[in-house]
Amino acid sequence: MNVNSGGVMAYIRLKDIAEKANVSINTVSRALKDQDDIGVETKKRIQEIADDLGYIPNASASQLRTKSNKMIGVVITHMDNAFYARILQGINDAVADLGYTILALSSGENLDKENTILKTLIANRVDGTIIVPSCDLENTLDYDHLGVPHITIVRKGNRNSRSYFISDSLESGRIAARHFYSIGRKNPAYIGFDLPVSCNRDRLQGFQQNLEEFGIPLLSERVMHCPATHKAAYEQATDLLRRDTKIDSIFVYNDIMSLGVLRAIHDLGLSIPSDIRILGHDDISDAHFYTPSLSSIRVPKYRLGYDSATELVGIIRDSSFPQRNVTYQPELIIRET
Amino acid sequence: MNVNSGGVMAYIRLKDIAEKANVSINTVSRALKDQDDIGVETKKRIQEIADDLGYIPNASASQLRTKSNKMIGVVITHMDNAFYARILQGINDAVADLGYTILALSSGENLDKENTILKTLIANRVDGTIIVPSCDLENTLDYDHLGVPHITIVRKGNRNSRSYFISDSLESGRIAARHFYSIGRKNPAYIGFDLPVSCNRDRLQGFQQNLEEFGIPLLSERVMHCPATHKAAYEQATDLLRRDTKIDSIFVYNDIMSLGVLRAIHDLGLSIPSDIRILGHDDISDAHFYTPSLSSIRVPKYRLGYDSATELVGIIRDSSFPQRNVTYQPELIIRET
DNA sequence: GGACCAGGATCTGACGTCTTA
DNA sequence: GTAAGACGTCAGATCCTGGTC
Repeated sequence: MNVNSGGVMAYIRLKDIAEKANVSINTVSRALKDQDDIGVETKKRIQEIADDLGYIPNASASQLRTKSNKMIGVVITHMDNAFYARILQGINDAVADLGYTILALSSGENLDKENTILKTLIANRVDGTIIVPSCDLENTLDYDHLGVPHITIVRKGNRNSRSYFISDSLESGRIAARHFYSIGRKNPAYIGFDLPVSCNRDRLQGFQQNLEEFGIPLLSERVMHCPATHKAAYEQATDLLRRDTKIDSIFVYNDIMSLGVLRAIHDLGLSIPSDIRILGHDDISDAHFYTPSLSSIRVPKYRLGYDSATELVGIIRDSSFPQRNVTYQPELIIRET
Repeated sequence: MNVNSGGVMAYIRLKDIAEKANVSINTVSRALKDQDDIGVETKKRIQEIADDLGYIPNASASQLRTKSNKMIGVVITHMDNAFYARILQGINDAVADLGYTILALSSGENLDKENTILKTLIANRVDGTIIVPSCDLENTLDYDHLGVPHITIVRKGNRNSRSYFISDSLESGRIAARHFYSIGRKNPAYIGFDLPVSCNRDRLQGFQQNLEEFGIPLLSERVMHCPATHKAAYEQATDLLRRDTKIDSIFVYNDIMSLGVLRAIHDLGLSIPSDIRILGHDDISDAHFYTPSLSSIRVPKYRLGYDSATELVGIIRDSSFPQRNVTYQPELIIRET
């Protein structure tokens, strides 16, 4: 930091260091990058001066020149959602080690907003993007023409994007069906997410198909959809269980909604697991501590984030890097519900 | 997007638009900003061409020239924490309306990492920062010399930063004491956060002092500290309650830890509220749905984020903007625990 | 008919860094 | 080790053109 003629704070520039060290700007630039075509002495002296002055390079200037700002754009649907928060953590940890910073924004599952966000990311000339396509079944955004490498996660994106890292939702549905069958439940229900996303469609489809193979029908009046909140799920479950007292098991779209469902069951005076069994999805860290502790289908959230980010950096660094699609297998975690 | 001579994708520049429109670069620049010293016809024509070409301005170039990139840096301790996630939402909503984007990073309550993050934010020449000082009681980072306006939130920062937006933690402690007193509990305990942060110190202090005024001692062996996780709190509570069966009420640092405490009590076969009562803090959205539903002390998270961000933008836009300190009053929410 | 004016567009240079010679 | 120039954008000054008084 500096105080210039106007009395206003100004950032230290290479030029300031150069003047103090009596060398050219260029020499300073190279010295601070620890390049080796420069005298050891000079280099050391310059680095000390830079430290003294508290020099912090201007990323904008650097990006303008080098076309890279070491930033990865991330678009997720919701920040305040344990599932995505955990994925984000994985992404962050992966890229931090590789010298990148993430610019993460949330779309709120809104296509217009997602589009705006993508423009913001491009305006900032991020080196690559990781995207959770909002409402993927109706999403027509064209990620391939963003001009930067991208990977979609959690959902493929409607155009079958070049590279995606997802969890197998069909399999999640099948796992749920197998689970309910194996514990002898014959009257299952499904409480899903009310937006056009493939994970909801696939989970329901896998659930339904596999149940049928076991000779268990999934009645259409036992399939409901609502927003992914505690409250909405609470209301939906209350309604469902009041209407239909035969239901003995519910597969719920995610753990956040499951918490609402658990509470609804409690308030209705039903008991878990004797009257009814609940299976959530995602296995967020809270699930283990709910009362009763929630059975769930685990998705490797952190790893999905970490791996996809590592892959993206690979693509950024070497455009001939082979594009991969990775599908993780979910895992059944049985607890008290 | 463009394909240049090398066959590589390149972003559209003002120059490309200028050539197509047969005007100077500058005219394009002004036209796209909808400035009024330009012919209406020309302006419209230029805007259409820009649209056609899918022009997205280069924020780095713009920042280099104007010294502003419309970004606000945000440093919080943890992304995957409902309390901070909600604050972040407030910040995001506030600045989005004002044309700013947030660059949010998490320190993990680690001073070195916080320092690194601040450097990253400065390197990106953000227009201002909102900071949750990690380990504020031992934090010696000097925010006043960052070179950009800043506001600290949740915690003041050890240097009594110029402007802060916090919740009154002393009052939280007092509220807890009053609450336990009013329901006739005489053997309270406190499970706190094991890092040197003022909110923990103040809550404990307010709690203890007020209890004493009511003639209720807070025994030192009933005050424990641990990491802010479900698991650590579960273990701590289990340990505490096994050791000391007289405890009839626990004030817990936050709701995340409270969930672990609730579960510990359940596993020990104790009942809530007859045997023991629990009071959490923050009132995260889950609390209402826990079983039993968690009594908590509400902090206006969203508003704290929204207001502080609005304030910061005010300061950025007008450096003579009066600097304020805002302290929100927490509110007792009594539920089943 | 010359001086003046305003609107509309252009020219020049600079921001801080880094590559090329 | 240096010097020169470029990256894309934008502020400020400059230069037109045609119209008025």
